[in-house]
This record gives sequence, structure tokens and C-alpha cells, in this order.
Amino acid sequence: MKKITIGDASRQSGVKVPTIRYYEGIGLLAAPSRSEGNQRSYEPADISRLVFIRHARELGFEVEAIRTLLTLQDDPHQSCASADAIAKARLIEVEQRIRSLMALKVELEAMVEGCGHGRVDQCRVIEVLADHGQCAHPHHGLPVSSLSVS
Amino acid sequence: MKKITIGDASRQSGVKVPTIRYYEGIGLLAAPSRSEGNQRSYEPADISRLVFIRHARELGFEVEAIRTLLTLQDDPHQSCASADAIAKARLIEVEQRIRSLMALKVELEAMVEGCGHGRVDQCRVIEVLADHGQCAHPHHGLPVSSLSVS
DNA sequence: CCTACATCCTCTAGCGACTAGAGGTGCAAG
DNA sequence: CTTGCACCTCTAGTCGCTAGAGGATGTAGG
Repeated sequence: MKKITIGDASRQSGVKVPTIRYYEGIGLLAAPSRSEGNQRSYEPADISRLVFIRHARELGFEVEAIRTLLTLQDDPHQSCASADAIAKARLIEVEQRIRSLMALKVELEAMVEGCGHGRVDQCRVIEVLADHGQCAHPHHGLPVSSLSVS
Repeated sequence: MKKITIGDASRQSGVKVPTIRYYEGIGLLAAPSRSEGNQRSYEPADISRLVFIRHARELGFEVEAIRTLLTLQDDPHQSCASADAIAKARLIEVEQRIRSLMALKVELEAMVEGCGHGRVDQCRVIEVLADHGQCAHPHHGLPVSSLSVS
């Protein structure tokens, strides 16, 4: 048995070292055995689990959803209805988010296009922001709190 | 002059009461005058500023970008090149985010469709998550850290 | 065997943009 | 005068990490 250090686990899974420790802390990944010098030593199964987690995160699943998906994976005789429901919910979220972003895109394009590159008092960017009534769409349908840049 | 309470300011602007106080704390909104009983008393101009901020947040602008946009608005003789640049940068972000989400949508649809609604050991949702090689696309192009649900 | 140096360890604090709650005060209606 | 809501300040929590301090371990070369 060759021992997999946390650094190797990171390179093999694509999950950063501090993130692996973080996942252990929140109980997404079981605490691995330790070397004599107290260093974490992973098994190939842990790498698979990390890849699973990373992929799910890339797909935008929340940690709590991933926790559920992982317990499902651990017990393959269960019905996969929950996994299906989680994926479907995420799909709906993604579709809604795409629609919202499309509306934003239209509005941002109008702002940028309308800007005559002059002074601020003629700038459509500033103007549109100050007066929501000028929007192409009445609203974008998202609570302010739910916005993210990325 | 009728005094506008923070509650009225909230209702008129669509920004929640604690968020208004938060914006004051981070210097996005000037501290208003106070009533005898130490309660905030807003002017109509403050409401406009809050509407501006809310709209910009709805469009996904970061607080720091909004801070810049607000200083531009406060000095209308400046060139609006910065405002234009901020809006353009945001537009590019939105376009990239839409592309990423479209890729996710394709993958999630394949997962959901492939699920035979049986047991977990035949579930494509779990399977795809465990093995990134099964993805339609090699990757989604986003760092894990940049993902958000909304 | 000694020294570098990378990698590992734990722990705490910070990010952005709020949100929730505790514990207390102001104010307007009945 | 009391009820009850809206307001006040302050601290701490949310999510999913990320950064840094300060120290221990492991490995490769001399």
C-alpha cells in the first residue's frame, strides 16, 4: 500500500489541499488514517470521493445536496429518486438563472450601446441605473440577495 | 418636509431595512439626519440613491463597482468612460456565465434523462458525478470556488 | 549526520453581501 | 396609559472556501 499524501490527493482529485481539510471538517469526507508523524494518508476510494465532490460542486450543487448524493452513493440499493430530484431541482435553478442572465444581458447591452462616451450627465449607463422604469423588462426576477458575480 | 423613516425608505426603494443600515455602515449611503428620538430620517434623494443601488445589485454589479458608479453620478461633468467600462466588464461576465450555465444545463439534462428511476447502482446521476469522463464536455470552465447556486 | 527545503500540521481570521437575533427605546393609536 | 409595532445598536451567523501564523515532519543532497 503506497500512502497518498494530502498533496497527492489534491493533485489527483483537483481539489485544493485546504479544501480537502475543510471537507473533512464539515464531514463530507471521512477523516483518513494518519502516518506516524500525524500526516493524513488517503486511499484510492477517497480520491474517487473527492472527484465526485468536485464534479458536483462544478455543477453547482450545494454541499448539503452533495452530502445527500454521497449517502446515496454509499448505499447503492436505495432508490435513486432523491438523486433524481436533486438533479432536477438543480436543472430548474440553472434554467431560471439562464433566463435571468439573458434579461440582464439585454439590458446591459442597451446600456453599453446607448453610452455616447461623453460626460456622465448624458450617460445611459448611469441613467438606466437611476431609473428602473427605463429597463427593457419590468424586472429581472431575482432577489437582490441571491446575486453573484460569477 | 415630511420625514421618511427607514421603514418607508425600505418600502419605497425595495431595499430591506437592515440592508439600508448595512449600506450606511459600508459608506455606500451617507448617514442621514436623525429625529429627536435618534431615528434615521431620509430625504427623497436618499430613496433615489437606494433605487440606484438596488438596480445595480440586481444587475449583478459588486458593491465596489457601485461605489464607483455612485461617485460618477455625483459628479456629472466627469467622463462616463469608467461607467461604460464597468458595464462592459459586467456584460462580459454575464455572457461567460450564460455559456457556462448552458453547458451545465446540457449535462444536467443528460443526467436526469438517463436516470431510469430505479436503484442507485443504475443511476446515471450518481454515475456521471463519480466519473467526470462521462461528461458531454470535458470541463465546464469554472473554478470550483466561483460557483453559486442562484 | 546535517542541512535545506518542501510539505505537512492546527488554529484563527477573513472574504462578500448580507441576515438573524438579542436586548433595549421611541412613537402613535385606542 | 397601555399595547404593540417600528426603530435603535451590537454581535454573530450564513456559505464555501482562502490566507496566514507558527510549528512539525519528511526527503534529498552533501
